[in-house]
Amino acid sequence: MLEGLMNPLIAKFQMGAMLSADDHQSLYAVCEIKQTVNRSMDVVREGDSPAHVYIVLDGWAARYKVLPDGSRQITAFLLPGDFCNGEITVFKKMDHSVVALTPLTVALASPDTLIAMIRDQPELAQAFRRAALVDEAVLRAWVVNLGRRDAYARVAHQACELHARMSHLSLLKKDEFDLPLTQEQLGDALGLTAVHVNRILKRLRDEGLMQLQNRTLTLLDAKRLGEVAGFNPDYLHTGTA
Amino acid sequence: MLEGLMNPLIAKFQMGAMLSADDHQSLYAVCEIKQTVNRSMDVVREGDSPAHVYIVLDGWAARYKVLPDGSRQITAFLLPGDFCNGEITVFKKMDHSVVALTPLTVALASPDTLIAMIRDQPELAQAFRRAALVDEAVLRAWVVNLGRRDAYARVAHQACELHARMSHLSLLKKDEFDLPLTQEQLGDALGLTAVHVNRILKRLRDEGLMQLQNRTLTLLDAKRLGEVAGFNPDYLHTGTA
DNA sequence: CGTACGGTTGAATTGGTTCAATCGGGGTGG
DNA sequence: CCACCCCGATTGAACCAATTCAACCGTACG
Repeated sequence: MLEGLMNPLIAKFQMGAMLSADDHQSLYAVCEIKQTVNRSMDVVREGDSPAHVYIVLDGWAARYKVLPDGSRQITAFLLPGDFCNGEITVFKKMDHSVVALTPLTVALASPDTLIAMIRDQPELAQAFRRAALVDEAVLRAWVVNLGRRDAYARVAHQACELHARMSHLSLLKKDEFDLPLTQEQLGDALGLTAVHVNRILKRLRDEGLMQLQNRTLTLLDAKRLGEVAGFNPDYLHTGTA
Repeated sequence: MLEGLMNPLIAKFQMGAMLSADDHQSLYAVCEIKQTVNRSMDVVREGDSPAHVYIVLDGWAARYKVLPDGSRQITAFLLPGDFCNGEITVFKKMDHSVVALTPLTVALASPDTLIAMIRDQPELAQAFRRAALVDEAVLRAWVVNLGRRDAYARVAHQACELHARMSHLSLLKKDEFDLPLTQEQLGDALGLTAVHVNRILKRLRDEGLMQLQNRTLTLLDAKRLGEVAGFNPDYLHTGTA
């Protein structure tokens, strides 16, 4: 059953890379243990020095930081194939936390093994590098979203981004996908209050652009939604360029 | 004269890494040409496929994106030692632009040479990886700054971050450093208008926390400034951890 | 000497927050 | 089986932080 769950990982890392059979073998082999994490439990916490690298196989997780006043900012949504804490192969301590937003299945990998893989398998190293650069590009897009878009365009942009990512993972059915986030969590990612997220969702629904119901997000008019969001998917490097 | 300017590059990449004489040699050798860029000229532009990797040797640059409505968001300040466009070793096209904020000196490196270096010199690859992970951590800090701090704490936090980075590059004199940014540019980085940045700077000055005059930023009370900013420098990984 | 750019300040406006009340569904214990 | 409760969604009203628009200043520069 682990094999089935590993598909997102393989899919992610062969993206745009010519991985050999050896590389594939390594990706399987590096995931020594499978583990489940309950919803709303932390996978790793800021200040921790985790002994393993956790890789999402199934479910949603989020990176976040809490401020002295207790407010919280989510800095990334983690989907199947994403590393929760790849940086501990370089740094000892986590500078942020990762929480399970749904019941989560993760693979555990040894940092030392990963380091050796990166050192000895150039194609794989390049694939990891590619993934890290996409993560960075997504962060830049979030900075732009938070810094320069109003709440309306901001929510729309997040919807477009998640739609594109889910599509890339083949987790879409038509223009719908499972979005297991409360309005509060959405607000924590978008720098808005849950109340305001609610009002914006209502507006987007009333205008026939998108709809979030029963944890399902439907893009009713993907074209117009992308326009109001100013969405340009190039930064996800989902194509060939 | 190139040798003198290369110091920031060497300094940056031996940070926390055990680089051999060979690695040092490579860092020098990879920078084939030195070039200058006038203030407010773009080093690379969104959509470009630059033939070289540009590395800042002297001066300030910024990554930025422009939105359809013409507004601009800066996503990073680049200081000596920083790569302007390292990602083109993996992706063909830039997903954002880089502009010179001061007269700028850059080194040009060949992407192919860099790729070979990363492949063949594990210690150097690790050093690059470290630098990329710090960049990512800084981006997360910016997301938190934009998403969850009011203008006052936000300006203070940016000041603390730049102070720490300049300190790490040994570009401080006492608690002062050269900050060659207009209030407009600061606003573009902080998701604020130039007018509001001005008001906040006045408040911080009146309260004796910091002072920006003649392109010089002075931390008048670094301790209190860090407190109002909620600044925790761990994410810069400037220490040993 | 004039012009352009960056900084400074005031007044009106507005997008988003805060506070508060209500509603609905799913799970639990009696 | 039903009553209760809790969590998340929804809506209204008052409030506030930041923007917008506008005027004015100083100074570097052609």
